[in-house]
Amino acid sequence: MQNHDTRHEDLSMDAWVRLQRASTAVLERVEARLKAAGFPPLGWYDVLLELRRAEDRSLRPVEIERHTLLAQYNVSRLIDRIAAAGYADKKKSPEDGRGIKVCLTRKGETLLEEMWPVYREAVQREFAEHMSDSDMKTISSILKKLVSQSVK
Amino acid sequence: MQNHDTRHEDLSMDAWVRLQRASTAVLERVEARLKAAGFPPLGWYDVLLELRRAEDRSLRPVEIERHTLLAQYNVSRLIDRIAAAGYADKKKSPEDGRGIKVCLTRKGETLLEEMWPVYREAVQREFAEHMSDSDMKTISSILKKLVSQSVK
DNA sequence: TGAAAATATATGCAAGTGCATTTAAAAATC
DNA sequence: GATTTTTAAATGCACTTGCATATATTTTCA
Repeated sequence: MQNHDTRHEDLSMDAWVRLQRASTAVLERVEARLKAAGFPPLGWYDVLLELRRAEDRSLRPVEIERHTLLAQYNVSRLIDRIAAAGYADKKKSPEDGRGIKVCLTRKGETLLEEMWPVYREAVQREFAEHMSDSDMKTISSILKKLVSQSVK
Repeated sequence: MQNHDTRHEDLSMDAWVRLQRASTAVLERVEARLKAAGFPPLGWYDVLLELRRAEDRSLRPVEIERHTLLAQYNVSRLIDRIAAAGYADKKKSPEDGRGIKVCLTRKGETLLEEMWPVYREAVQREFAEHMSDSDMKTISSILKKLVSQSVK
């Protein structure tokens, strides 16, 4: 019925707008802290972290694409930038002639180690500090429902 | 204490990463629906909506800047694009020689009306449908704490 | 008042992103 | 096993964004 639908819709749009505003605002502040400390953007960290977590500290671009939310062409170019900066190497894939392997370098590992405390503190100050542990558990479990739907 | 801190940190990072992933993923899907329907990006809608809400359906760029999370130079250029497409007019501000007034046009109002059902359905399908009304109330109230801190 | 500081907007340039397409190799199909 | 289809990665081009700065105007205040 009209009234009920309207209330539900208001609720949805309100939550939606807040989600977008909050995540954008907090991301900007976290990125600003990283930049202020002289570090590259968070996207670099994400990629390097995935590399470190991987089997032999290397991944194919197509795998990075799946781990992150990046488009194929963005992965391709982000990798170029990261490699140009010396944090990873691009090697030919031994098992697939089309592919390459992106390998974490020692310099990349060092960057991860150096960025971590700054990143951790940024998230703490700009995000975690503003809510309780139980709030964080709550939003984690609610937001999980949104991300899981995206698995291709 | 070590153990306690570590658990708290895991909780923070987990919630943080989920917030970023979820909001990015859902935003992309909503934007994709708008684009598929032949509409401009959500940012245009946001600006036009602010104009419609305003006193005489017009705002100064500096006010748009405050209502959205856009940087000054981005507002300036976004307005140019919106005006070039005929959805708003740029007029000299009568009371401030430095400023301009951005006025919603009839065409802009029409765009808002046409985009709304598509936008509403996109948010419904990509976001609201995946959670309960009480989930939405919960995340709204938790995320409010993050945005409010940003008021300059 | 008149110089200095602050505010509003615009813009050149470099860097990042989206889209469409290209190239090359692997997999599937017949 | 040759041909078609699919997959991996790169790239040219147009558009968007970020940064620094320019320009004009208003505000402040000595």
